[in-house]
Amino acid sequence: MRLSSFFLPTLKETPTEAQIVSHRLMLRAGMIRQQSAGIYAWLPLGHKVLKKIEQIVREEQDAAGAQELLMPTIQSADLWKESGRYDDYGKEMLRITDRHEREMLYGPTNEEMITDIFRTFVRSYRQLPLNLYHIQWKFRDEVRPRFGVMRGREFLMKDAYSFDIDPAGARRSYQAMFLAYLRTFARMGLKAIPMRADTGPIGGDLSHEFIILAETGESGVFCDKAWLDLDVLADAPDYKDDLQPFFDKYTSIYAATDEKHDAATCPVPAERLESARGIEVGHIFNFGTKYSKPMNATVAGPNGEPVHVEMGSYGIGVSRLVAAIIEASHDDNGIIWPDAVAPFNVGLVNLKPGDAETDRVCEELYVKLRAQGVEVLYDDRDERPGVKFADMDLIGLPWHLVVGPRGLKNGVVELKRRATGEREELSEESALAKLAR
RNA sequence: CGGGGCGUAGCGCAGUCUGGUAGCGCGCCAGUUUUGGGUACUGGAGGCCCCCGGUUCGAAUCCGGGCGUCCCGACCA
Repeated sequence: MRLSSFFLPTLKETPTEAQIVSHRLMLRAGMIRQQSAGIYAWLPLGHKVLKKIEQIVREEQDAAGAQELLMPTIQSADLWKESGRYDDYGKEMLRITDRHEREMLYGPTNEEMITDIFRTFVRSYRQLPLNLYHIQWKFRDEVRPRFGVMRGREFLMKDAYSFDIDPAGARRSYQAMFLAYLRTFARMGLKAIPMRADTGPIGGDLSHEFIILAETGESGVFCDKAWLDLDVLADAPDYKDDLQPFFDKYTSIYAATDEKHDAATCPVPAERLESARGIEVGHIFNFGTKYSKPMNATVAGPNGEPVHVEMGSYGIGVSRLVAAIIEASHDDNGIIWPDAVAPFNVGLVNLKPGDAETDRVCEELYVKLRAQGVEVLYDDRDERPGVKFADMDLIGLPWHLVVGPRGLKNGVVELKRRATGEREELSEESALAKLAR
C-alpha cells in the first residue's frame, strides 16, 4: 500500500477526551473514530489490526476443534424470557422494539441463541462433544463507557460454546479452551495469565479470567515470577492428548488479582512474587446445565434417555485486545506492534521522492518485498523526513526500511527495528533477505 | 445511577465574568524555501459559536429548558 493513497488520518495533537495511552495512540494513529459514547468506527489501519487479531483467534479456535458459525446481532426477546435472563440482565441490555411492536434486543452475549440452535439440531450424545463459536459484535449499554475501545458499549467478541454429555466431557472441553487461550495470547506476543474467577451473572462453578500484563493495566495482579519465564507455545501439548497434566501445571502456579490476593496467606515467598498491572482479555466458564435445563436442551444418552447437556462458554474481547496490546507495547513515540498483529510488516520510507535513484530503489524494494509475501506500507509522500519518521514511529510497524540519497551513495539502505530502535545499514539484497518471511 | 467539568474552524484552545464586526496555534490549499527526526516565510480557504425558547436596539456572552460528551465514584469483556 502506498501511503500517498492510504486513508490514514494521523493527528499531531492528542484529543482531550482520551485519557489512557492506548486510546490516545489509536486516535492519533488514525485507527478509530468515535461515533457515539463507547461506539467506534474502525478506520483502515485499525481495521487491519482487528482482522489480524481475529484471524489468530480463529486459527486457534479451529485448532482446538471448535467450529465457526455466525449468529445475528439482533435477537428476539423470547429466548431470553425462556432462560429467565430477560428480566435479570437489566439496563445493560439494549432493548429494541420493531415495527410490529415485537420485543428485540441487541445481543450482549449468545448463550440462549446457541442453545436454541443446539436443541433444534442435535439429538444424540454421539454428536458430542461439540464446540461452536462466532466472532460477532456485541452491545452492552455500559453506564459509563470509557478508555476508548477498551471499554466501549459496542465491541467485537469471540464467543465459543461447548456441549458435552457429562461433566467429565465438559471438563475436557474447558481444558481445551484453556490451552487454546494461552496459545492465542502468546501468539500475539502477550503474556497472559489465567486466574481463577468469580462466575458472575453467567453462573457456573469453574471459571478463569485471562489477564495480560501491561504497565498501564486497569487492575493490580500478583503472581509467581515463574509465569514470566513460561513459554506456552513450546510447552503446549497436543489436543488429542490428556490435557489434565498441562492444566494442573498452569493452574497451580500462583496468580491472583489484587482483590483476591492476601499477603498474609500468599503461598509464594516475597522474593518470587511479582506485582504487576493487568487487563482482562478473556474469560472462560463452565456452567453445567444452567441453560440446557430451562431451555430444555437434551440429547439421547447411551441408554436412550434424554440428558441435559453440560455447557461452557468462552469469550475473548477481540476489539479490546487491540487496545490491550497497545497498552502492553508502546513508547513515547507511539505504538510498537508485535509482528503477529502488525497492520503491515514493513514501513518503507522514501526520504526524497523525486530523486531518481531513491525512487527507483524504493519501487524495486516495494515490488520485491510484496513478491516475498511481506506486507509493506510505502511512504511515498512528498513530506519532510521528520514527518515521515514521526508517523512511522506513531503507527508502530515492526520494521522501518529507510531509503535516501545519502545511504544510496554508499550502496546501503537503513533497516530499523521499531521495538528496540536498533538500526543497521545494509545492502538492498541483505535487507530483502532479512525481511523475507 | 449519584457528583463535577466541558460543547467556539478538521484538532488543541482563547474570547463568556463586564452583551457591540468571531480570534490564536496546529492541520488543510497555493507559492517560495528547506532536504536524514514534525523547516521557515507569504498568501488563501474553512464557523447555524451544540439545539430550542426568552431578555435586549443588539446574544458565543445574560436567563430557562433540552441534547451531547468527558472525568470521579458505584458497575462491567
